Amino acid sequence: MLGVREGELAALFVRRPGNRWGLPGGAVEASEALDDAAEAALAAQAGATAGLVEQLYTFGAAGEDIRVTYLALGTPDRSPIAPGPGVVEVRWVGLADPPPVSDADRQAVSVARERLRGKAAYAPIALAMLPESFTLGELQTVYEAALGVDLDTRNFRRDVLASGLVEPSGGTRASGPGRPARLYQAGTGSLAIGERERRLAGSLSPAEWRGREG
Amino acid sequence: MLGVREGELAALFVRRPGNRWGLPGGAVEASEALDDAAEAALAAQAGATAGLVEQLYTFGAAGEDIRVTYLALGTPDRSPIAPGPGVVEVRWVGLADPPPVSDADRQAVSVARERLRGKAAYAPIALAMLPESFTLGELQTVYEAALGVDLDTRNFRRDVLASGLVEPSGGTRASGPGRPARLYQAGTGSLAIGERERRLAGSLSPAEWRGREG
DNA sequence: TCAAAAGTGTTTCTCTTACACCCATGT
DNA sequence: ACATGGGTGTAAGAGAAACACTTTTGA
Repeated sequence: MLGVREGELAALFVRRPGNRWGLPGGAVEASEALDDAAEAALAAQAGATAGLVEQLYTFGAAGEDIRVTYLALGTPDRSPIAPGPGVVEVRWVGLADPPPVSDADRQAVSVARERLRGKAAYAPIALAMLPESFTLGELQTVYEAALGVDLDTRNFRRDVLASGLVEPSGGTRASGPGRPARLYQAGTGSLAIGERERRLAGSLSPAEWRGREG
Repeated sequence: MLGVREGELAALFVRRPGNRWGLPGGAVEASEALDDAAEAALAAQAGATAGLVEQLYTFGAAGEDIRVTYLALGTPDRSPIAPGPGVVEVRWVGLADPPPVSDADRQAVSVARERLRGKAAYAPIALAMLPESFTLGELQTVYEAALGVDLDTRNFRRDVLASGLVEPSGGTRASGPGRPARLYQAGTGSLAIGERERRLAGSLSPAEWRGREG
């Protein structure tokens, strides 16, 4: 499960006996559907619930078990986590400084980040990484972390509000000094965020950028 | 395997004993990697080779085997096909009028079309559905079938040529009356095709369109 | 000579970007 | 009073879409 904490991407890792860090997950029982198994593993091992779960990629090398990986999105430090059976500790860890995990898990995280970066601009993914009520500043922070790009505040607000992706939920919230921010909640509608800005940030030509992932 | 035939999307189906139509594929042996197994099944059962093979989606309902589906692209009526062991007939069938197949196969084809539509505009996928040498008219036809949209010839040619996606291969080819067309081959470079046109074709607002698949 | 497909530039318009200052509150 | 984050509009530029006619061949 990925989320944004302090403006940076973080992932939910579990520590198993013997100081072995890894992602939540494990063998799938014949009685469960894959999608259910993914959410169940997250709940059972980490006590966590995701705002969005979607399949990532299925890895299968000769002689190994098949691994079906999932991308989950959630809210670090806001929703509960609790170690389950076979788990010693559950922790959100910034991706800038990840714990030592298996190559397989590292690969999964890498694919997840790539997916997030490619998809966040189009789908209302950011909402899955925020609590029900949030400020536009928080929303922008999540987009910036997911996309790995700085966004222009005025353009961002104009586009987000015009799209109907969010709607005002009424109140305001003050956090320390500074003018209190209006609160928003998810609306109906979706949005494309700063296409050109994203391309330029990676300093790719439009053509190069288009072909990047596809 | 999908391809474009007579301006329409077509899929390669196999007929197994008992008049049972379906997609190439089957159980994976422990000794093969998934990606290899997909290409091997295509070759063994249909005698066909794809220009591009990529993983689509992994389905897994409770109590069923896990199905890892792949999207393959190829050239109908140009590359060889031959029924292999356990297969009575191999045939390209237009997707407008598909044979009776299992729900699972129908689902896979549906996901494949969706993926193709979402991806064709960005990635050099069209080249995988054409022979080595082709005309710009053929290339445009493939794009139109894959995207499900009509493209403007002059804009298309301008963009394709400017992008370096293709390069002239020297000769020309005449097919019936009409001016002979110059032949092209794959180049280095990629391209975005008619973004706005595609959105409008589905009569979605930009925002709606963006959120479509992601 | 006619039917059929290939090939070719320019103009308009929309969308994206860049950009700077005032507002409301906590300390 | 000042430091901190929230909030707001416009103008310039780039990219996409629309558009019609000439050319070359087979029949």
